[in-house]
Amino acid sequence: MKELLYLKDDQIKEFIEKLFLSYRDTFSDSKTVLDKYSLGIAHNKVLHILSTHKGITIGELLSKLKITKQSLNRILRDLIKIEVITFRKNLKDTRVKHVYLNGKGEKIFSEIFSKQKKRIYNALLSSSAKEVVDFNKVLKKLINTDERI
Amino acid sequence: MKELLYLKDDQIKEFIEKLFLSYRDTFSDSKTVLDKYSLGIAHNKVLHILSTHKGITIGELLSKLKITKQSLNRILRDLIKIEVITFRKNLKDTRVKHVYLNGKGEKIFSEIFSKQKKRIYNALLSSSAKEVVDFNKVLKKLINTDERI
DNA sequence: TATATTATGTCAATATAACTTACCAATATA
DNA sequence: TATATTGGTAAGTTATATTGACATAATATA
Repeated sequence: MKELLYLKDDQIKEFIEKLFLSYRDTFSDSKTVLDKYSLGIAHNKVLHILSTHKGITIGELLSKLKITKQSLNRILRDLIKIEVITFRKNLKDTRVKHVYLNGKGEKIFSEIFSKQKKRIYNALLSSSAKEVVDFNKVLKKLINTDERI
Repeated sequence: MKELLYLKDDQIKEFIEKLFLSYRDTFSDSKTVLDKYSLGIAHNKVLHILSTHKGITIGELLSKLKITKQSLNRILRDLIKIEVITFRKNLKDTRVKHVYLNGKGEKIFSEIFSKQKKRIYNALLSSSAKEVVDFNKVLKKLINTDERI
């Protein structure tokens, strides 16, 4: 904690710069695959969430993405059109819709994901287990408490 | 290295998710200040680079941002209009323009930066020096070699 | 049961940040 | 002098998001 006092503005600026670059580079990795299916980064994010949160509801999707339902709807319409997602009604509350990737959706997402995975692997491959744990720890603290994974 | 074999897809997905969230949260911190001056994230990024790279040329700015010069020009026009940047011609090659923040620009950027700084501080405050070093190490590896800071 | 609230969908208009294509001027260099 | 480089600009387009208004169906509550 006391070590922090040594942190100069320029070092913090570098952290911010690196956060931006790592985000930009990681998401640009999947661009070629996304183009193949005429999808964008917005679709990528939804596919990502659907793959980790099977059966997520529309409302949960919205609060995760922090976009309006109109924006989400555009994305979902595109995903319906290329037939990669399916819906199931909640049995108890039939207003609620659960969203799933179908087989084709899983396939396309794994194609996208394998590109991004390479970057993470390469970064972690040359790191020690301790370094990875520490990286994860600090990264988690950078995220708003309510959205921590 | 061998420890890596334990890295499951779901853990890698979480890394990607956290990268996105930390980027989004950090840049949303400055939104209130940006709004005050009718600026966006694109302007934020340019101000950021100008503050760390005083006298950067247009070409260098372009390759750092990886956007087209038409896009950059829109941003620079806005920054000229609110009078926060100045230009100086390169004495040896007068085609080349160097860009600087003026006093007002420095002031506005420090206003923006102080918001983002808080998040970084809070994350690092509860971390050990070792953890910060490890975080930085791994983060750097996630960035394309040619743009590493 | 009547009313309010919730979950979702959709239309229209707008904003922002980027893009492509194309062309131009000034300057530097081979 | 011919070509390359640095920078500027215009028109039109795309991707992603916004706000506001309105609709529908289902559920919760007074």
